[in-house]
Amino acid sequence: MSTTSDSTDRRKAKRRLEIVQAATRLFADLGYSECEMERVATELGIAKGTLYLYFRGKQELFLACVDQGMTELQEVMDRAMVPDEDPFQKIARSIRLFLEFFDQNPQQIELLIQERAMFRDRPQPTFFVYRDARRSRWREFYLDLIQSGRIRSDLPLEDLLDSISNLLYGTMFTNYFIGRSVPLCQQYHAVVEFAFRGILSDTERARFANASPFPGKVDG
Amino acid sequence: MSTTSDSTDRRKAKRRLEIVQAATRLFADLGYSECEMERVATELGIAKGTLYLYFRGKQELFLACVDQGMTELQEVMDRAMVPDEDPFQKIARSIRLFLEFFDQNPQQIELLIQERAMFRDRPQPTFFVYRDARRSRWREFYLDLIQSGRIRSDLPLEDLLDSISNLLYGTMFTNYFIGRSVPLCQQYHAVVEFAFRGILSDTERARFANASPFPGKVDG
Amino acid sequence: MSTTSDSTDRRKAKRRLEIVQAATRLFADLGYSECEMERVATELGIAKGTLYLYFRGKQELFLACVDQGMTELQEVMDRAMVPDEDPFQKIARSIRLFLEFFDQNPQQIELLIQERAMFRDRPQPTFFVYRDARRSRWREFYLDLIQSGRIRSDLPLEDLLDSISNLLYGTMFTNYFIGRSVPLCQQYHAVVEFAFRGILSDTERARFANASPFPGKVDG
Amino acid sequence: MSTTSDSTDRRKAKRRLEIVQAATRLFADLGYSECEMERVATELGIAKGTLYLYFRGKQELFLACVDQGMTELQEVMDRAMVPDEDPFQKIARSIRLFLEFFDQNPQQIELLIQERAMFRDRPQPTFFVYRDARRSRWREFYLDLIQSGRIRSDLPLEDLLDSISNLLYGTMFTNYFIGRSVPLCQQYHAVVEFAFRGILSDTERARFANASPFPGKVDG
DNA sequence: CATGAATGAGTTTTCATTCAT
DNA sequence: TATGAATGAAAACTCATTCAT
Repeated sequence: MSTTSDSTDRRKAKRRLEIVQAATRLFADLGYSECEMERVATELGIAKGTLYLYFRGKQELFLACVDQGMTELQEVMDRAMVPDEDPFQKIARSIRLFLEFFDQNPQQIELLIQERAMFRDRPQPTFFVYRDARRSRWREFYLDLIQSGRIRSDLPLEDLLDSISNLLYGTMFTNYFIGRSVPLCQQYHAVVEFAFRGILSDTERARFANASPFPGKVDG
Repeated sequence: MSTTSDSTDRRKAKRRLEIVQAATRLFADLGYSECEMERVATELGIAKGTLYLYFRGKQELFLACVDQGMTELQEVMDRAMVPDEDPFQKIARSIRLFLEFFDQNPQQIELLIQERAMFRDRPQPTFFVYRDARRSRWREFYLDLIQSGRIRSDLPLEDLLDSISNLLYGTMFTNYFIGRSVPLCQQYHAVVEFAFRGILSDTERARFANASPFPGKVDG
Repeated sequence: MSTTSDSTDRRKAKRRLEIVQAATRLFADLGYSECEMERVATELGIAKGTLYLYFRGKQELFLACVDQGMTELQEVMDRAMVPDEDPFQKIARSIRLFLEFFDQNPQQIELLIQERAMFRDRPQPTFFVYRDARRSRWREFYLDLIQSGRIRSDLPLEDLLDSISNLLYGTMFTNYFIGRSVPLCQQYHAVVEFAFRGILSDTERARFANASPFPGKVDG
Repeated sequence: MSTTSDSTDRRKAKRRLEIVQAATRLFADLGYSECEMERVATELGIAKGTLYLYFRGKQELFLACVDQGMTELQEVMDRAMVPDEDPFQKIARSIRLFLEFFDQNPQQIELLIQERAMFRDRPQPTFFVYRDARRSRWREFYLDLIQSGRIRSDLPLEDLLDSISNLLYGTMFTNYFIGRSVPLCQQYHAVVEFAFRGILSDTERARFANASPFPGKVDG
């Protein structure tokens, strides 16, 4: 009974992927609520009921789409880790790949939003599960750079990781919502520059040496 | 008979606000779809039909909630513009107020997400309308700082504005989704430090002078 | 909020009853599955949604119909208990009223069947809840007759009660399923005669005196 | 090619029976609607499609189950007709076998209910087809007993047959619905006693001689 | 004979909105 | 102004049945 041949399994996996791909497009284009199962089926030229042979229901199909997207992102990001590359190159490459991925797969962003809006009870949005999974690798990576004096040591490591994350996360969403006004490569360059050197001019920077210029005064 | 007395108008406005406040809480807690008009009415101790005397429908009520939230954000941010304050203090204060506002009004974030997910046809999410409205003021502000040599001039102004915006936007959402691991004041400090000085150590910074260390090589 | 005026309550109760009456007819005519809520609404000239203002769902509506039927049966049977009547008259009258009730309300039988077939998890079919409720009254009644020597004392009381119950229950269902071949009053007469005197002729009866003629031999 | 070998036919018949047996259990346990064809197939360890090689559809399978049950009942009842046995023994034995059969095959009762509930258009429930088929035999049998003075002649024969039938029918269903409170053999004894002698005590019986004690007064 | 992937008709229920009072 | 009873459109999901292999 539980003897399912290999070819059957592979067929099934392939079918699942086809469905996920079509559904991703439609969920992103129409939004979760507006995207009817009937529509997905029609798009694929199959019957509604067939979808339920591959997915338990609409929710499962949707979450499979998000998962698939995040998996693809993982694969892309893993390629950034070219061995023996200069660390800053690695960082820069990762930033570029991240922005490029969502530039080329805007549906994935839409899916992340839909997920958050519709499945409010899920413990963590899929994106952050993915993000956390990679976090420890980056933590070690930056730690090395701090210890070798290439990255400033006066910022708590976690805060530093957060800042970069958040910068990219915000950039990705903003690009999606209101579009980029400049080409991706210029944007990427600006982001890297901003993240690496900050906004201060050298003069200004020198003026305050290493002390933060506006510590507690703000709330004063 | 367009004779509506002042007191009537004021009463109406007050009632609208009460409804918006209750609805904001419920929309944020339950999500747009799950939040039924009946529920909002019950919460307020009024009849369902009464809501329709103040708002054309569910959608209008929801958008009024988002608008109200953004208006309150505006008011808070306007207070940041203390005249004759040091410009960097102004920037820092703005960052702080922004983060604080959403820290204290997380429902507004939820509303922004719900808005984006449910009303996909709207030209621009309300948040970005708000953001754009303030953009020109900040543009002039930063231009002055660049011209007076306090902010580096090698980054295109628009990119610089974007980067700061995106950093804050990403920080706000991430805080909401997975929480802050550090107190708000520490986070605020880290964000400002990151934005002002970047991540490079002084040594590293010196090594490359003013040239970006990894220009086109990335995609090579 | 919970202040519902009397007149509102009465209106609502009246509406409920009207719905139950229409639904009873349709459930009986079409069967539970075939009887769509839409159909019930149409029959009443109201909208489908309105039904849900009075009943939580189809199941609740159906069970309300069964309950209503059994309540009416109760009322009819209570009228049988004319005080100071001869006990045998009481028995005979009860039998008659029981058969008459289902003769005039065949839908109630259909509902009992549908209930049993569709709601298999219910602890006891409604009919038997009703039957048990009256049982203790009959038990005392028959006990008196046994003690006063008017009813034979060699049959266990419970078995006797069961036999009469079952005879009536079987008669009711059979009437419904394949119809009576004789008028109700003749059938009623036959049932009473059968229950009171049994089938043996006096000769035969005398032959065995008071001993059962075929005790254990049956399985021999 | 109507060449179907004997062994093929027998195999097929055997398979049909296996299917019917499994289906009977499931139809009875789950109810007609809840019992899915898939479930029946799984239970048998075969594929859903295979069922359709043996039965035209779900309805036909179900009716085959009912038929099979009634056939088995027939076989059991036929064994009651031991030649040259005392007629009353025959009656008593039949009653016993009838009650025993349904005591040991409660699923058959469930099937009778399901049949009636789901297939409302059928001319006669299967049970009554079976009942009618045996009726004429019993009619002759009782006629002999009446003519030979062993059974009272003042009750119309048909009414008498009906009463016994209905008593058994009601007993069977009630046993199934709410269980027997006494062992089957005691119940059987009580039923026979009730059917043979009625409930009146000898005194009471004598009081009214052969006249019904409560003729038309009931409705008066 | 056997399989099981594919089909698609069919129905309950929800809830935003209306409108008579 | 306020009410709340009435409306009815809309969609996910099931499962008996078919048929290519």
